[in-house]
Amino acid sequence: MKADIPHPPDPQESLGVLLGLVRSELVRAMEAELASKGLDLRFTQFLILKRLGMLGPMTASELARAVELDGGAMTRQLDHLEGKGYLRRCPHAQDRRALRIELTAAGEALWRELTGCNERVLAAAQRSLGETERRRLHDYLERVLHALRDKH
Amino acid sequence: MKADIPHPPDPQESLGVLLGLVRSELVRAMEAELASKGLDLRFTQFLILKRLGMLGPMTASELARAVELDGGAMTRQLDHLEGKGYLRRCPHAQDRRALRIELTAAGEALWRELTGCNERVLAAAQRSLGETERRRLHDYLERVLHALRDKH
DNA sequence: GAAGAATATTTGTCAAGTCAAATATATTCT
DNA sequence: AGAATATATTTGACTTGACAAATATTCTTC
Repeated sequence: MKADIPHPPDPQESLGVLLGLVRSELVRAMEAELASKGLDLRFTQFLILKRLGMLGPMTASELARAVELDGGAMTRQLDHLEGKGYLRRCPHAQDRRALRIELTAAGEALWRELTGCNERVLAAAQRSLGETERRRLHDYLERVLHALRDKH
Repeated sequence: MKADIPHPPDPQESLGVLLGLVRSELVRAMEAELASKGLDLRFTQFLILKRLGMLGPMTASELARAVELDGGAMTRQLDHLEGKGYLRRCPHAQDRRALRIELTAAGEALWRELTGCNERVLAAAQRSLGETERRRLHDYLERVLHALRDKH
């Protein structure tokens, strides 16, 4: 993510920089939380397992779109996670091009652990925001996202 | 950033994912804006030039901290930008270890162009937010950032 | 003022992501 | 049906950033 350096002052950062800072701190915090539980998982891998845990088996491309990851990168992450025994590539019943990615028992168990980590980190991150403020933050971010996607 | 794929539905994304999505769209939008002006600059390079333009000459490490970039990565970005003639590495008057990075005339000119791009993209991104909401968004993000940094 | 600790820069190595090409299969159109 | 087009997955080449080691210089402390 970045080198471990003292925090710079941040007097009125632009939105782009600020978003980057918040995200990288969040990723760092999440990876630290995972490491403290003895889990060797990167943030991307956590996201993949989370998706599968929450939404059930799906195609590799669906997964890739869901976590905003390139198809090639997804293939390699699946190799990795399959190698660790957390998921399985099964043939897809309707589409012989596609794969059905599903969690193994170990993957399900891991996912249950991950849920806790995730909640703790998010709670810590938002601890200075009230309920209304959290909803607003979410709302604003979604509106910015839509504004960027639906150009003009 | 990511492959060019149709936008997935995003029903109640978690904060981590949402931040990533917004940031990557913003970066993509900014790079597209730069490209449309015929400029071949990545987002990181834009950030570096912006810092130098706004704050004046500074050390390579100050610059690295300011844009949250690793020192090694900064060296290579400086190589690149110096090669393109946008900046110069000068000896530092007080500290012989350090460099004084300053924009060339071409760099200054480029910076003036960049300012416009930056403002257009940020305005587009926030166009659905009112003045109060923009301030709130900024405020919330900074509070989240501080919460993550000052653990407990 | 000299030893030790800290900082600035550069370089090598590695991990992860993007892009483009290759292959296999589905879908659409005529 | 057959052709053209689109999608799913994999792989290789390339880029970028993180981390660690090396070197030069400055700061601290005894």
